[in-house]
Amino acid sequence: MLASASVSYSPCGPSALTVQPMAVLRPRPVFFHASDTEIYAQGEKSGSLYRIEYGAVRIYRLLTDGRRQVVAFHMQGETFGFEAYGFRSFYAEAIVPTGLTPVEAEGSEPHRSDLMALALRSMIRAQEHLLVVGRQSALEKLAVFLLDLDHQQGDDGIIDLPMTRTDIGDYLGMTIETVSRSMSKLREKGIVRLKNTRCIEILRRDKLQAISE
Amino acid sequence: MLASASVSYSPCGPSALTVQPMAVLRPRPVFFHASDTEIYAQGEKSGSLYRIEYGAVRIYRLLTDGRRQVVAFHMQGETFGFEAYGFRSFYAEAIVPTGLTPVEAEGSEPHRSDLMALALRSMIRAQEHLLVVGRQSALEKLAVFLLDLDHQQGDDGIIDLPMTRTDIGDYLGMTIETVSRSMSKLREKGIVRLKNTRCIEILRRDKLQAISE
DNA sequence: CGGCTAATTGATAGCGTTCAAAGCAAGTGG
DNA sequence: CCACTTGCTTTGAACGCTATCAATTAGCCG
Repeated sequence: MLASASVSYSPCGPSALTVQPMAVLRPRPVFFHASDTEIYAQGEKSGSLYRIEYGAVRIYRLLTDGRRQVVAFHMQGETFGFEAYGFRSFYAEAIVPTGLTPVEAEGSEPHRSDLMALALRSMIRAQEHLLVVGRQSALEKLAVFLLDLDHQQGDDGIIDLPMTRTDIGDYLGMTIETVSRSMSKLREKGIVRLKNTRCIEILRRDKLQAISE
Repeated sequence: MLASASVSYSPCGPSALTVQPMAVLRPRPVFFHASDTEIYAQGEKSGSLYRIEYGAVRIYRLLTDGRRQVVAFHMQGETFGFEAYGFRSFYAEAIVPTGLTPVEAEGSEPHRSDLMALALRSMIRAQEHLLVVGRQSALEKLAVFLLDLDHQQGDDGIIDLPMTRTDIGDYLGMTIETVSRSMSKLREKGIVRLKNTRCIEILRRDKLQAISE
């Protein structure tokens, strides 16, 4: 499916709809994915990389009993879809209505070295995520998560959460209830304010950073 | 420091010393690192990659309060040291007496694409590790760890553990006591046998795999 | 407004951590 | 050769954080 113009849900903005100019400016076709639809599945033959024009994507893996680990969230402007063995090692799904443009893995020498840099940053990010998931408490994890997300969105202290609490829990290695309780704790301490469940304002960045270590 | 021939400690073998031919066959110098010595430190300017001729290496990161997350163990034949931002994001230390040869990041086109493949596999490995650390119980974690290590060492059911229990705990996101208790549980169930603390024999691979999911 | 899903809150239980002590293996020096 | 030291590992007991189960509440869309 192709979209010549696009729309994104932003629970933080004054309006619910924002037109994204990227789609019309790019020469490449933009493929549209509705919320909670699969972009690729674990085990599939590897395809191309994707650049996110608008929207958000979750990358995850499942255990046989249904336990899920979200290994990454990708937002507007990011490129994802690296694979190592000729097949997809993870699932990718759109979290909200999302527009994607395929990126060829082949190309000129500078293009390839860009890809190498991207792959390396993905690796470092995964390894840093390990530290959070493996060695931090629930409150610390959530603090790190909120600061990361705020940073991705321009460090303005207004965080738009496109993902559910379940997604956050599966990303941080904790249950939805613990995510919720930790969020309430940050609210009760006056560190954040919830404009609504999907939009959070950081009131005391210093305290949030102190908690995150 | 250079070594023209090398020796490795193998608590599993009949002899305590095994000569590794790699060092003398390779044209490149082999740099020697004693146990628990630093290969590079977090924050350092990025240097070359290293190939392990013999020995073992841990890659880790620290929190300010001393909590540590080991993100990877690397064994003989593996290449490590990928970095993304011009500086080292992690610490690397020799776990046992270790011989390393530097690998140039530059080179011919096929060489570079080999490096890309290596980097991508490291990324997948880190992301798979997330699933273990984030979503599995202590016993499951240890089962996965032992099966992984056995696979790295030839799937013969005899596992040589060059690292301490502290290393294992920091790798799996649990305390040394829980590692020890989980190991005892596997022993009591007749799934593994401890020839000594650093050498483990898998008696019931089927049960170990069932536990690991 | 009703019906649905997501999120919050509460009560309880269990797993893993923490603190503490004892066991074990290897190395040192008398 | 054996007592002693040292560092690592194992085991024990108690606590606490997070998961689990359950009940509301909030938010969204018709």
